Amino acid sequence: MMVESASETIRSAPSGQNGVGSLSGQADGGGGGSSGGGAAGPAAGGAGRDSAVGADSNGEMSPAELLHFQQQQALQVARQFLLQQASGLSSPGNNDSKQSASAVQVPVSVAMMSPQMLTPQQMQQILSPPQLQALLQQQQALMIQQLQEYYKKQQEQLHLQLLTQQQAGKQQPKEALGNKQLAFQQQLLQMQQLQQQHLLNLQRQGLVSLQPSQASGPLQTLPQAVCPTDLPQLWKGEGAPGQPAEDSVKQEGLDLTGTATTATSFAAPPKVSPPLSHHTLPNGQPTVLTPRRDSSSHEETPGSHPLYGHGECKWPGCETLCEDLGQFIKHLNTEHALDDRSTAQCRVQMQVVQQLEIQLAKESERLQAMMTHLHMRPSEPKPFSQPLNPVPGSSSFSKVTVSAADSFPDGLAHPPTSAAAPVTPLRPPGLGSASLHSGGPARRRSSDKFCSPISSELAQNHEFYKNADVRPPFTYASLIRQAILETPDRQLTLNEIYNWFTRMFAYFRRNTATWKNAVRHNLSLHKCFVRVENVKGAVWTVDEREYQKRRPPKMTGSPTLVKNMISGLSYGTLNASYQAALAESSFPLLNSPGMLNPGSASSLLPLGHDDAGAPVEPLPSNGSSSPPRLSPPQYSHQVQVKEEPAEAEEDRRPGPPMGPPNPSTAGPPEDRDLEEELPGEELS
DNA sequence: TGACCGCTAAACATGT
DNA sequence: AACATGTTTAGCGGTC
Repeated sequence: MMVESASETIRSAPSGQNGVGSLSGQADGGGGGSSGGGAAGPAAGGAGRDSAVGADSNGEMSPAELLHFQQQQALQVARQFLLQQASGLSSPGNNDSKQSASAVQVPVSVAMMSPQMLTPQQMQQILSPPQLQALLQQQQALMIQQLQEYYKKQQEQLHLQLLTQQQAGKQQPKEALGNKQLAFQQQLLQMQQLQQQHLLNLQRQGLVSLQPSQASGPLQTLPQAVCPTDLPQLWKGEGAPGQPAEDSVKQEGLDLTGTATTATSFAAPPKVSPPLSHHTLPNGQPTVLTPRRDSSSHEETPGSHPLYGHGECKWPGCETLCEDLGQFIKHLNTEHALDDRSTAQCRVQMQVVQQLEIQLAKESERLQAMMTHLHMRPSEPKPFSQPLNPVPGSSSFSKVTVSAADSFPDGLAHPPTSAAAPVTPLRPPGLGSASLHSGGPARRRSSDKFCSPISSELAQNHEFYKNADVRPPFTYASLIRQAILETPDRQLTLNEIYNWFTRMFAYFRRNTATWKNAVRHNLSLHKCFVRVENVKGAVWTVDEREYQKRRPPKMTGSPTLVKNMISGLSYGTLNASYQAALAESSFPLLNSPGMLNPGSASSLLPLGHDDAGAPVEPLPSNGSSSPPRLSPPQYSHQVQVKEEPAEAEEDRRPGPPMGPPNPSTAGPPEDRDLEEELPGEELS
């Protein structure tokens, strides 16, 4: 069923893609339809321009309305562009769309992760939340970058035209422009709102991942970022000296490429593009054009005009078909000459660019923070291309946080070289064939079992899971256990477990019958879940020993396991993975700063010790007959104590095998975890 | 290829 | 009877 739905989703994906892909088609179609006249238009250029205004104003459309309309047009183009980028980043089938991944300089990993083949939901299922977020951010950054370039070129082109026009003959009184600017400025807010909606839409579509606060933040700053008074300056020419800080963004426009590249650099290693080529515009204004003519490429053929692609005018909202470049130039000079409309459109584009720049800056900052948090080197050009050198002695906690490293698409958070285990080259986490092929129900056992401490990931992605209809990459058993361990007394009724699921995961707010059944099934099936008759009914507790029993066999040193641990999602380090696994088993809450529950966390060990003196028959054997008053923690511990001998044996086994990955250097942390994990056993 | 795991579905039992 | 709770079995797909 799920499989069917999944495959269905996959099948639907292309359609969606087509829908997006139809952008070009749409453009073609639309252009074709209107272009007929458009193509002929150039001939009537002069009149066309006048008539353009006249036509627009022929009706009752007020200047403000006109501007609004134009802005919408520009926004529409921006949206289409974004969607196009999102859908065709690396689409083999979209080659016709003229944008090659390489041309666009799309990081390989990003290209591989292109969502085009998958629906956002599927991606969510396939990729872990961190990965997903990283992917989204990457794409976002990429889209922003490309969009910036695209509009920048348009800006430049427009600017060039304006200059030309002004020199050619000042046909338009400047006062008119000034007046129009007022109206335009009034429309800016509207425009920004539209942009906000656009971004929100993207976010909803999973194309852009923004936290609510972030989504609103940058946008809210827009009015400030967009300083109307700066417009004239922009108009006169970029690089106006003494611009306010806000304007620096504009100036950064040229650097943005670099910035954006940096933002995506983790996915696009070094390479990167050949040096930027400095292109000199006819007006002598230097322009930085990336060698990849991606932006232009996605639109077009080399040597062509930035605003000309696919035989049509790329002017926002135009789409007029032009036979050749010459015709296009003609069209450009006539249809998009210096007039109110072009001016407004130009400004709109500038605003769009500015907004994106701001957003990009924020995202970059966020990325830096993330990297810093993950102990990566933010300043490093390609932090991900280099193996991390985790400090051997670093605390398991800090390492655990590395789980978020999986959020880095290329998962280059390499395991420590110290991992003697046969480690196969890492492949992009979540990009691995395994991950991608594991369609259907989110089966990321690798993540669940070996790499990601559920508590840690949950802590870091709490909001994500809570709000996003994403299936958590954890097994039901892990989730149930987490739910139980999160409670102070480490016991929950079935209903409370249900509630935890629904509270913590948006995903479990639907299909209740399915997952509830699964929960019950897991509770009954796994010995690690012990049903305890309580005064008020039956509660479920976790038998850590049993729970861990499930892993040791795999965790123990199996080269393949080690490999899986790393390749699965390429979480931080092997040690980290192992520690994380252990930590997850024993100190779920300690690993999660965000969710740290002092009470529960602290209760873990103390309880164990306290209860050590009151051994009780393990519930598994006793079954439901166990005393009602028996507290889960106690029980849990008791079980441990009781089975300790055998347990110790099993738990110990893993150790030796793990020798390689767990060399003496890195041994301590893990050993410590082991000890802490099974205090009772150790003691007795 | 087979063992194992996890998920889903379903049937059934029991208790409220 | 309806519902919640548990238990068990079966099938499927993925991984190793």
